[in-house]
This record gives sequence, structure tokens and C-alpha cells, in this order.
Amino acid sequence: MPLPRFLKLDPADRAPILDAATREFAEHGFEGASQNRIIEASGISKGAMYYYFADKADLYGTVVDRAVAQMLEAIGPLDPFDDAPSFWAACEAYVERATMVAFGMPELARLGVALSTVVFPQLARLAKHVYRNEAGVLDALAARAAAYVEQVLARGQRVGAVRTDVPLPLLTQASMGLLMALDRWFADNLSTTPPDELAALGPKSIELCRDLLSPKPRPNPKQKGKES
Amino acid sequence: MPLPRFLKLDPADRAPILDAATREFAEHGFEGASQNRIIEASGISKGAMYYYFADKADLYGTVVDRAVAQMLEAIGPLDPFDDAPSFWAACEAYVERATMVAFGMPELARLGVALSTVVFPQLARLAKHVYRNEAGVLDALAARAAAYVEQVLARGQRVGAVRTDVPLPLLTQASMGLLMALDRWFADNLSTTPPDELAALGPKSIELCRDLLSPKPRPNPKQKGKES
DNA sequence: CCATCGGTCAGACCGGTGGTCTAAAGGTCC
DNA sequence: GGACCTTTAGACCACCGGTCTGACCGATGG
Repeated sequence: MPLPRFLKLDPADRAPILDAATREFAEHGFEGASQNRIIEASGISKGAMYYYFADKADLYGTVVDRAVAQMLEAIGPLDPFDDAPSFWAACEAYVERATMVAFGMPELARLGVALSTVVFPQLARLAKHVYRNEAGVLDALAARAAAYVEQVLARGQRVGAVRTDVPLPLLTQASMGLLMALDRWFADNLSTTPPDELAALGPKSIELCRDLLSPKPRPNPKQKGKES
Repeated sequence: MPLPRFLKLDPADRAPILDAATREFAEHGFEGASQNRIIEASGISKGAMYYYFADKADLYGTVVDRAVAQMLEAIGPLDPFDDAPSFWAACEAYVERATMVAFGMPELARLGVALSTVVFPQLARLAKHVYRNEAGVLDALAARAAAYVEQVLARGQRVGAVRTDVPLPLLTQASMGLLMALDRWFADNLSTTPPDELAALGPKSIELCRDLLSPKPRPNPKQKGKES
């Protein structure tokens, strides 16, 4: 995303700029961040900044990309699986790892890339009407994540762990929405809920996902009478 | 939210200000909207504007409040119900009405208050790290909507339509996340999906909600072995 | 040896932003 | 008529993201 000149820079010269920008964006968000402050903090001139990056959104995109790459690398790939139970076990483990990573690098996470945003965003699209979309940066991120989740669900379908009676893209959106909400709830209630209760709720939330996503035996799709 | 002086104003004097602000916010979002343009369009002076409203966020909050009130009134209350099937029927009808309303007043909906945001937001909290939160305006909205959904779910629990094995606030968040995602998907795919397919998907999405929220018969919570 | 060249970058500058402030006008009471 | 409070106009402020001029630098070649 940055202008090619920036990539030709010595990494030791690149880092302070991205670090300063990361700090500023993490602290104030995109709109609230001051390009001028970043310039001052990174010790380069305004001319240099606009020589390396097209504009503020470009800088933000570069910063976010770096952070996401770091987080994804720290989380690692989905464990292998070959049937429905192992699929769900792999998902549970992945989410757990992602949570740990997010807690391990809170500044990165706060970059506008809360855990939920990295792993299952769609956030940008949701927010589009309210907030300005940082020149498509988050859209791209959301699309990437959606593609990833969709692929995971497709693999889940192949081993019979995920329902096939709903269009996959819709199921993907639904899953991301649910996961985001769950994630959010845990983040919000971490400090106010007793740890043992919280621990019990982890499996519960996986259960919610399974209830949503598992194939459902429907007696007769044509009939709709209520049976006690 | 506005300063009390504003409320003492003749409604005929209030309207043009709010109308101009609504138009500007709907078109450009909060950050993108220009206070100066609103002032110019509403025909008052800058001094008057800051005499009536504390700041931009205050004006935005007032505008949003009015729009939400209009939408909620247009949607109406949840139909009465007395058992699980009638509960789900009432929910389906409500969502359907909400959708119609949102389509009927797209400018209002686009105010930053997409349907999903009015009815099941939590959006603001999600987006907090990325975007600036318009001085708590959306937080308040989200809290109000969450309270409403939670109350509906509690009533659903009372008639046996909603599971009780998960803390209600968590279930509320989860529902809102799912509903938001579904709503979003429909909004996105409205133009590119054949109408008949879309019509078939409406009930499907209600089915997803039911799968998530219905009480689940669990054989034995202590045992965890996989049975083929 | 010097002129020129592209690449790099410093910082003055621009229009626009949200928000403040002064001072005058209007309304209403004694 | 004068005092007092409310309302209003718009100059003004600091800061914003972004542009642009021109200084500086190392490489090239005549």
C-alpha cells in the first residue's frame, strides 16, 4: 500500500515511522490520530511523509497490514481435522489461541483491529454508514477475513460438521456476526465476572456456534404445523 | 441532549435546523459532515448554533434521537404471544416490519442508523477502537436496543421459546450479532439475488435464529464422549 | 572539474475544520 | 428611559490533512 519508495527504505528507517504511527492510531483511532503528531514523533518531515505515503489512509493501511500479519503469524494455522468432532475441536483451539494472542498484544489489538476485527470482521461494512471507511482499508481486511471463514466453513461442510441448507456466504456472515458478538461479550465482561464462571462460559459459547452451524435434521420441510 | 433553549424554540424554528443536519449527516456521516455547511443550510448563524447545541456530537445526537423515534413508531410494538410458536411468529413479523420501514425511509436509515443499528446495534461498541465514538451517542443507542432485545428474549424464555442455559446478557449480544449479520447480508445481496430465492431465504434466517436460541435437549452435561 | 540529473526531503503554505468570543441587538421588566 | 438578560452575528483561533517550492545529495558524463 505505501509508495514503493518506502519499501526500498532500510527496515531500520522504516520501523520508527510505522511504530510512531501505530502508537498514534492505536491511541486515537483513525480520525482522531494526527498526521502532524505522527510526523513529529517519527522524526521525519512532512515532505518525507507524503513522499512515502499517498495519504493518511495509506499510512493507516500499512500500519494495519503489519499488525494483522503479526497477529496471524502468532495465532498460527487451524489444526487439522477429519470429522465433525475434530473440526469443532480445531475451531475451539483456534479461537482460544486467537484470544490469547489478542491479550498478549493489546496495543496491536487496539489498533482498530480488535480481535474480532482481525479474525472475523465485517465490521467495516457494518460501520460504513456511520463512520467514514478509511479509504477501503478495513473493507479489504473484512473481505480477507470473510474469505478465510468461508473456506473454514466449507471444509467443515465437507466433514459433515456444518449445515448445508443455507447459502454459504450467508452462513459465513452469520457466523462472523455471532463470533464477533461473543468475543465482544467476553472482552466486556472479563473484569467483572468471576474467573470460574468465565471458564465455564467458554465451552458454552462454542456450543452456541455449534447450535447455529450444525446440520439440523428437519422432519418435513413442507409441513409447518406446530407439534407440542 | 440539546441545550434546553433549543427545546423552548417554536417547533417550526427547530425543524429546519434538524432537517438540514439530518441531510448533512445522512450524506456524509458524522466525521464527514460539515458543521459549517449545516449552519449555512439551516439559515442560522454560527453563534446561534453553538447557543442551541453544545457541539457537533450534541447536534448529531439530537438528530439521531429524532430519527430513531420516528422509526420505532413506524415499526410498532411486538405482537402479543403466549407460547413458543407464537413468540417466533411475532419476532418474524417484527423483523419484517422493521425491514419494510427501513426501506421506506432510506434517508433516515442511512443516518448512521442502519436498520441493524436501530434495532440491534452494539455496533458502536464494536467500532469504538477503530472510529471515534460520537461522544457516546451511539453507545446510548446501543444500550437502549440491547435492553429491548434482552427483555424480548426474557419474555421468550418465559414461554419456553428461548434457551436458559446461557446467561441472558450473553445470549442478547449473540442474538444481536447474528441478527445484524443477517440483516447486513440481505441488504448487500438484495440487488444481486433473484427475488424468489431471497423470499425463500427469509424463513431460513429465522430458522437460524431459532437454532441458536431454542432450548436444546442435552443428553448428559457431564459426559463428553463422542458418539457416532 | 563541473554541469546536470533524478531522487529525497524540509518546511512554508493553503483551504477548511470545529469551536470560542466579543459586542451589538432585541425583548421585557421596573 | 434605563437596566438586565437573552439571543445573535461573524471575526477569530488553533489545528487539520495535504500541496508545493526549492534546497540538498550522490551519480553520471562531457
